[in-house]
Amino acid sequence: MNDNYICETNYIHKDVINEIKSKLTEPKQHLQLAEIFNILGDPTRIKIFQILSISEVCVCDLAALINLSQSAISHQLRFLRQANVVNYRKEGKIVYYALRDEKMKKVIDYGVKYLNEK
Amino acid sequence: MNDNYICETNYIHKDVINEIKSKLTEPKQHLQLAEIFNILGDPTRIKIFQILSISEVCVCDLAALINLSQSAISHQLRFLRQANVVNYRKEGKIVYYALRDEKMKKVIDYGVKYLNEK
DNA sequence: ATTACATATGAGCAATTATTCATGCGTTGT
DNA sequence: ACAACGCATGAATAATTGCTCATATGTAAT
Repeated sequence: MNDNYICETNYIHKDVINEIKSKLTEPKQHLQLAEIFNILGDPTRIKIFQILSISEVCVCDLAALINLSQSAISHQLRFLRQANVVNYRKEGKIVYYALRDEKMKKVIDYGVKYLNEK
Repeated sequence: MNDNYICETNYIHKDVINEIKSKLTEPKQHLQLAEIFNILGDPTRIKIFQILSISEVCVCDLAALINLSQSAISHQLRFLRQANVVNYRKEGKIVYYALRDEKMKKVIDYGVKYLNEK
């Protein structure tokens, strides 16, 4: 960013700025929050969440339900695994995925509530 | 997508598939949900939300608080305006931005709750 | 053993994204 | 009238993303 030009009379409202600064503790929280919401910020992943919140499902069934290639689903599942929001269990060739817990589902439910309040 | 090869014995579990399909009404909800969460899936925008949920703030102060160029902030504000989640009011040269309502803040609060439960 | 199947993964690609830079627009003060 | 300031915006760019394609891995069946 460019400190030279922008807002030379920087801090137009120093009092407001300072009040806000004092209230904004936890300097890294916005990064964690963005990370969480970013997980949910994709239609395919939301669909996966919606499906898994109904039932444990295998990769092939997920692909069929979402109408995407198995590869695409597998890539998204890897993403969700690395984000620690899904569990999986192997049964022979088949791998069943499930939500790790109800927390993420609750966040989505709040999104639904948001839509309905609109 | 490729219908030729993947999962020739498609629908490994037809009963599960059908049960899920019957429960997944509202075929476009996942798109709307992804859109909402996508708005929150960026650190800069989350910061803007955090600040605006404390107080109405002008563009220049936002830039100073977030430590980004005025231009970058303006672009993000345009995004948020088009997403109908912020209001703004002009006072001479200065433009003050505010949250349109509390709904989005509540969604973020749920994200915070998620983090704390971790 | 060989073949078929379910899933995982790396490479490649097109589309999207967040920022910077340059500039334009409207308002204020001189 | 003119300069300075706050903000908006278009173009350009680098980084990220979500998918496809090809292929690898492990399991099951013949």
